[in-house]
Amino acid sequence: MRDPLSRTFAALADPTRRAMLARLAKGEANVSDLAEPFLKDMSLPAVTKHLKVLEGAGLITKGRKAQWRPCQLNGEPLREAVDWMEQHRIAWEAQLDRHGVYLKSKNRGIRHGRKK
Amino acid sequence: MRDPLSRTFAALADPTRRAMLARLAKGEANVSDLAEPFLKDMSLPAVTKHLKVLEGAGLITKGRKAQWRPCQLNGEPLREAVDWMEQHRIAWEAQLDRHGVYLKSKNRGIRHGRKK
DNA sequence: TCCATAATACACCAACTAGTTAATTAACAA
DNA sequence: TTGTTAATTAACTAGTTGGTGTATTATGGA
Repeated sequence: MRDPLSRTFAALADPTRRAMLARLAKGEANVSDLAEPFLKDMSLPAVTKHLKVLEGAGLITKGRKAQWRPCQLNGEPLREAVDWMEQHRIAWEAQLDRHGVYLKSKNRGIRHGRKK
Repeated sequence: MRDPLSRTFAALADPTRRAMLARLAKGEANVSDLAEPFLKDMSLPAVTKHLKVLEGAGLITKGRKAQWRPCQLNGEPLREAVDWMEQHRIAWEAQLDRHGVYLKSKNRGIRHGRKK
């Protein structure tokens, strides 16, 4: 099947799932809490499916408390994904440097590159 | 149609494409250079398709030099993706702190749940 | 002109994704 | 027991993804 990093990125490639993670970053929440902002756009089973994807990527863990399923964010895969990106973004910037290219960032003090 | 961030994450959710980006982080490369490590696993048109996905996400730009298409990495979408993840990973760690939960890192000396 | 090389376009296919509705399970509460 | 709430499962569907093989385009060189 798919490697963990691919699973993480695939899980993040959906605005609904990202919003759910953003919600969970603020604290534990039940399925219905997480579903609430989306129920005008989709059904509850659709929400369950999204949560399954997040769970499959290890980004959340689901507990049980009576009939509720309290969900928690698990940041570990997120960190690994950041690591991958940082690693190559840095290599990319270094490569630009070797070509003597320096640009000012649009938004902040970060170096951006374009070819001469 | 998909939002830019989702496109970026979707583009990253494939090991072939990530390897191509890793290669491009070391410097410009033609399509056939990028294809070379994968030609035992897939056809050239498949490579072209992967590059189209990367291009569609704005992660690479393709130039023209005679019959070659020199590809370059564009780090901007990568940075935006990192920003999104860092933001929520940090919020998640802060939330753990508020609940007084501290975890030891499994693999390295990374701080978990440390508040400023 | 003719040929080789680099890359893309096209038509097709199997597997996966993201959604639906309807039915079902599980826990609690009256 | 009966009913309510929380959530999942099942069966189905449209659209997307990732691959294939073949054909085509574009450039440079003999």
